[in-house]
Amino acid sequence: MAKIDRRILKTQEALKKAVIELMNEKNFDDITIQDLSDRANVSRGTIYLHYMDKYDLLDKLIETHINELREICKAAADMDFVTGSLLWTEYLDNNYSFFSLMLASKGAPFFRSRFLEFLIEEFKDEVDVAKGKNLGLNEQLMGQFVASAYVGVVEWWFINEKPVPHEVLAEQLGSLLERNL
Amino acid sequence: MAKIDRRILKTQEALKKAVIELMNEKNFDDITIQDLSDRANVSRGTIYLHYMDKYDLLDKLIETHINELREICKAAADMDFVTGSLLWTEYLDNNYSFFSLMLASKGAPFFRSRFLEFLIEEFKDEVDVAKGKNLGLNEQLMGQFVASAYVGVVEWWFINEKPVPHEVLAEQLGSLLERNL
DNA sequence: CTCAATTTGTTAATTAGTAAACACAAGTAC
DNA sequence: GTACTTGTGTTTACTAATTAACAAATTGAG
Repeated sequence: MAKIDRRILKTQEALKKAVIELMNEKNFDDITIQDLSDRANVSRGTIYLHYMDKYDLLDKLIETHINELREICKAAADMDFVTGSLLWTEYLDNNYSFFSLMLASKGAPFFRSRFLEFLIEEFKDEVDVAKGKNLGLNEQLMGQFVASAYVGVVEWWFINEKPVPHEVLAEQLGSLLERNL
Repeated sequence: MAKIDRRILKTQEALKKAVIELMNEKNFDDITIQDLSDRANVSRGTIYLHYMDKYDLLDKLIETHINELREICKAAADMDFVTGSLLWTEYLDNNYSFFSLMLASKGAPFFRSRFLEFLIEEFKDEVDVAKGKNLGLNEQLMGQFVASAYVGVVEWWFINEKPVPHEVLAEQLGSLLERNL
């Protein structure tokens, strides 16, 4: 991967941080480009070097995280579910401000469905309806079931502001997956 | 004041933050330019656009704070000592990591004397040996006395990690000044 | 509605930051 | 001793960010 100029990364980091902060303060529609420019301490014009508009910024922010999660899935491919889940929950924990914003409250609806869609895609390969315990089950239905459950638990975790440490979340999600896949 | 390019300010902020962080981790002499570059996330060459070397960086960091304090003195000129002190201790509090580093431990000796020198200069105008209670006292001696006392108390406050809130520090320093000037 | 103020999106000229390469100085290991 | 690493300070060509100006679209108050 051709390494990216550090100024680009700094600018984008600042903007991502800014949009999360501002979304915690007001409705996304009420955020102006000027707000973002001020908060991120970046020239207004600079924003247009990277994004079409604020919606594009939010989209790319979401896709960045989805892609990160995809990478984690790759890394976790040959681990058991519990160990793999630990990588996942670690990432969720490290990006608490983003996921909490997206799942626990305001930004919710769009991100939730994008997140679910991603999970269905990821679990597709894991679902094995040929396995004894899954004989006779519909493959797509299985995928939907597991992914929805996963999203639901993650949502619960954020809405309740981490009622258990992420390690516990990982361990329990891991064994629930184990049981169902 | 001609406003300064925001990139310059960002870079210098990052470097100042970096040098404080690193000085908390190791001896100043052991800090390399590369360390600073890594920590501040700034190209190594960029550092030389602003500073001669790391000593120059530290010097300028110190002078920046001294100048800020000088501005505060100007603003506080027509306030009573207690109210004026509040501005002071607020600034010290807001820049805890710097002043604590400089007064409570390692960086100490050089900064302490620079700080004292500054205080003597600032108090010079306040000392009034013509006043009744100060009749017969040596003007320079008075300055040295008050400034040393001030530094001492501030040092105590940082070494003991803010044993009282900055408002209390201000109030007590203020009335001690009142009593002596 | 209408006028004024914001906000937007784009542009051109300029400036600061960047990476990479360089010669050189100190250590440090062998 | 020499070879090897590590850090320094400088330069060059290049790229991203900046400011300021602009016209057009939105918004909002009277």
